[in-house]
Amino acid sequence: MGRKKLEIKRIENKSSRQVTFSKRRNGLIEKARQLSVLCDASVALLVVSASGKLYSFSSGDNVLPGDL
DNA sequence: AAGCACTTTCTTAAAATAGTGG
DNA sequence: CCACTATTTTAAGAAAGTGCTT
Repeated sequence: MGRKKLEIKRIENKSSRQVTFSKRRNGLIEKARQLSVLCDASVALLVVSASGKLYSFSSGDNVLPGDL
């Protein structure tokens, strides 16, 4: 989006890759939250960064693997 | 003070999506 | 269902900010 059309491939520039990671991760988590609220769905999301940090979202009601 | 690793803010064009009507 | 479009939202790019370490 934004200024110009972006190919979906690894961003070579280290700092812009990091910036994109921060922004897209937040967007993804927000979308997961919206889907869970709008559609009354259970949603869980795990993101692990290149440096190994874990970011996650999960909607309130826990669902066991067997229930999926 | 300077370097590093991330995050945020702003502008704005790209992309997603909610309507509408075949 | 699919196609079109008007509206809304996302995120690129650039820059600045935050917090931690040396």
